Amino acid sequence: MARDSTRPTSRDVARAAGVSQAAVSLVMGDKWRGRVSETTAERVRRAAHDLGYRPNLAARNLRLGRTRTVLLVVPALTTEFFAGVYTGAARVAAEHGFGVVLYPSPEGIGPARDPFASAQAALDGVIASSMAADALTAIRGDQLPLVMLDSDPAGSTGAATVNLDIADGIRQVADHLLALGHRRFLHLAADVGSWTFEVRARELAARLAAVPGSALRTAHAPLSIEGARSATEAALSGPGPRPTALVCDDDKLAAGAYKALRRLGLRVPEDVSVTGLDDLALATAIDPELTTVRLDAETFGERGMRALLDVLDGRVPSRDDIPVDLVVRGSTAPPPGD
Amino acid sequence: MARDSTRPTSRDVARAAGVSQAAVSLVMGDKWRGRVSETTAERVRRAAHDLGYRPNLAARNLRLGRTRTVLLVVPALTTEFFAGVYTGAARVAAEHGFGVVLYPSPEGIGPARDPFASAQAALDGVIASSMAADALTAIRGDQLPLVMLDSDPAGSTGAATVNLDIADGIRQVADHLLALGHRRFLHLAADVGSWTFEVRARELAARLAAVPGSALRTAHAPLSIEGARSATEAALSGPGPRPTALVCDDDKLAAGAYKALRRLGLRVPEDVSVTGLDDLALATAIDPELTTVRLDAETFGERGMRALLDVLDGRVPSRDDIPVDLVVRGSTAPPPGD
DNA sequence: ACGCATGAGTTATACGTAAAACGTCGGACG
DNA sequence: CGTCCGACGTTTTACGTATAACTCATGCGT
Repeated sequence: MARDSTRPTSRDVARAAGVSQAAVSLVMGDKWRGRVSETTAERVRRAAHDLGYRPNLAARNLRLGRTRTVLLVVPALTTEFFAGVYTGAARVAAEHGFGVVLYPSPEGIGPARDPFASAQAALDGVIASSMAADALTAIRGDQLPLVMLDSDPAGSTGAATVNLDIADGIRQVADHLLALGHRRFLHLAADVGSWTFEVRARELAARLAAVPGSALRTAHAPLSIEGARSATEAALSGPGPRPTALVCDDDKLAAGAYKALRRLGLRVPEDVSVTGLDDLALATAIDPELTTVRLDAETFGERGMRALLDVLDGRVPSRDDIPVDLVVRGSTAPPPGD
Repeated sequence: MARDSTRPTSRDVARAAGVSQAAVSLVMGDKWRGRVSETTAERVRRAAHDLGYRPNLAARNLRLGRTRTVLLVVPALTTEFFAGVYTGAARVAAEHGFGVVLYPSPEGIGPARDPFASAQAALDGVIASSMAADALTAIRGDQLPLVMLDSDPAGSTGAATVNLDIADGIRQVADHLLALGHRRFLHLAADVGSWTFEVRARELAARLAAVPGSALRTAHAPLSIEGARSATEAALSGPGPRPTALVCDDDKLAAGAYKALRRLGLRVPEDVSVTGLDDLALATAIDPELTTVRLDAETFGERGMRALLDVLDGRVPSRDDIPVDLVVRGSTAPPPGD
């Protein structure tokens, strides 16, 4: 863990390649046609790669007086709408070599802070969700202080982790449904290769394995309402006794399940009980309101940040899972004929 | 529009205050107790304020080799969940003098880009939603190239604007409902002082004013499902003939209206037709699926970015409103007894 | 009268990069 | 034969800041 081994500079690369710093700058900046020979350029590129050289952005920005970065100010982060706005802007920006940074105007974040204070340069550390798996390899490239959100604590990474106690949430769901009398379960699982989702499946299976006479089937669906609808419809159209309880990996999947059940002429909760996980606004927008597990996102974010500050101070963050709560609403009831 | 008049540096402040650059740095950095007299410090502060001095972050970061900025990597921006994560993290970060920058892992934004490329330093320009009104004054402080999203084009600001053609969307909604035979309308208006929402009210009133025998009432609600529910319930419990069509300022308000109607024992669309605006996932999650106006958020973002690039190149962005489309689903039908 | 601490500043330097200005060396051209 | 030019680099400088090291009175105890 040589965390603070100072990063290589263009001068280090120059030394390694046996050229001047200026030559490195020319090669890295792709402005060397006619100024540096192909063989030398290749030597520089190899040295840069070997050393893991990455230009210091602060220095570059200072030198150029320009950042190719743009700020997008949005009312808040809660809307899917502005997520789309960001996506579109970022695509065009990328085409022009620009980056986009988000400034969600604060909502209870102390006094009105300078909107640019949060849009400053490079990074001291990283907080990463395990769901952003694609970005993680790149993050590993730099060895920045890292905190993982909802990642396997036993993972080989050694990074600090902060987790929601999803396993306990699933136990609470299972216990609630078992207490109502349910025995035949369908697990509507998100088709995403991420630790949080694996935990759901594992814990539900474990809990039901301890109950004689219980049955568990699983249907996989992409994380969208439409995907969940069709997966649920397919699963419930199959042969065999119909499950009486539908445990969904998150609220969005549950919304899709509602639509499938409606099409099949089944009522919630009279014919089938449904549970979600997240407790988004969506959970109370659908009818009947969804029994789900409330995840305290803000606490999650706070703990993640605190853990990162610990790492930055050389402390080892205290490992503790954030508790979650079952919220019982109108989508669960005793199974039919009970 | 002296846009490119180079920003003042600490040396300029020093000159104006008649001290050395180092003194300015000490005063601005709040590390002057016992190093600079109170009177001199005050003189420096006044000079800095008069010149509109703001420290160059690139230089500061380069000097300190540290940024007090942290990156939050999230799977995408679409979830309310991660919005909460951001809020929590940003609050703690602010308490510790840190900023938070978002890196939504790209979704179809070219090849897997360096996750840090989008998290670079200061700003060449700003794209701002008119809904983030609180942040705008601060933005005005720096005179960065600015593009406004959905703001009054006749605004006194003079900034470039890119707008969705919301007025036309409302016209389409009104025409659709009028064609179905509706004459008594209730406008469920968002209680937000922002141009986009003013347009909705104005345009609906204008369209209905041209139809003899039509009636329009208005109910105001905060932008939340619960707020919309109680506002709708209150409005429909009043005296007088009940409206047969409910025009909502956005989909979320429509979801709240659904709940109110359900409580009042009214069916959608048999008793009351409902329309939304946005076309979020929520619109198809509720039952019946919502007739609404689709806003193409990505195009919106793209146009905003393109306009900013125009401004940066010294060109005047072409003014054009982005068209929107009515999406007819199951929440609208002829009024009862028609 | 001398040393010494303290207040109030200033001077000088380094951070890492980009690029303008400057060599050098061989060959082509008049 | 002089010289001009292109290929291939190197030396140097500037970007704006933070801070360590230095200067220089002034007051004070002995």
